[in-house]
Amino acid sequence: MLSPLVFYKALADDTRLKCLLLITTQQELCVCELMTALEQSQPKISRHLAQLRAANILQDRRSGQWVFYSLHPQLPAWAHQVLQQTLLANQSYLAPCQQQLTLVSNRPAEQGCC
Amino acid sequence: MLSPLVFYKALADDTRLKCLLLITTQQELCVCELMTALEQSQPKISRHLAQLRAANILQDRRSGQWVFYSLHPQLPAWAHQVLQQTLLANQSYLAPCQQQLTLVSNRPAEQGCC
DNA sequence: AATGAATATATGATAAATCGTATATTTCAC
DNA sequence: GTGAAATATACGATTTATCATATATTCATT
Repeated sequence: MLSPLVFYKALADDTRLKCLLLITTQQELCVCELMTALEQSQPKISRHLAQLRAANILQDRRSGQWVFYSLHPQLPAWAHQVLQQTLLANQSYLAPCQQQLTLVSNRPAEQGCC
Repeated sequence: MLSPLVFYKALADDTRLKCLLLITTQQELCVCELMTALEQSQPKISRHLAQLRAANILQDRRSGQWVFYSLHPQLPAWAHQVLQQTLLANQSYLAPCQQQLTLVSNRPAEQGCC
């Protein structure tokens, strides 16, 4: 069960909020894609993603050398809606990151859940 | 302009989150009502409300010896929806506070905005 | 104007979060 | 198996947030 306090603490950091919003738009992103999008160091991105995973907000899947992060399948609907609304209403907050975003080549196909 | 980061930092504290959600349900509440609802000290409540006011998330109006806090009239629609959704989907988080909540007698009527 | 109730703020102490750097782990290519 | 790329984690150091306590302010009552 995701408490609202834990959820909002997760959103209360620039790096984590941008990672989450980018992942919300892109379905899934790997660490190096988020590094270039946010222009932040690898340990910094990785540490924040680990926090989001520990809170069951993100899940990860390894694919070769890459680890792709996506919204956790059991993320409550209200939390998902909060992310969507934040995204739609704050385009300019995310725009610089989206411009910097470049997907890795050889991206492996996402596995369906069933 | 309320940035999403500032907004979520404001929600990332138990006292502030509960105050905000209670105010969302009750239209407006004064400091002493929030003190009894949350069972927290006066300076603690007051300090957190001051933060929320400084971020333009709450507005205050003095009425005699009381100061009533309500959602800021220019709070963006997306932020308002986030609060509403959080409220509806997390009843059990707020329930204990709502049970403790007792409104001050002699509550003066809220002034309409026009 | 003096008192008491409600609220706000200042101050120093404590706790929590974040960060950079260094290092470990995993996987792929050769 | 060696080396390089991608990712994770450990460790101190630094910054940021929170808190309790004390004090100031504001207003109503007398």
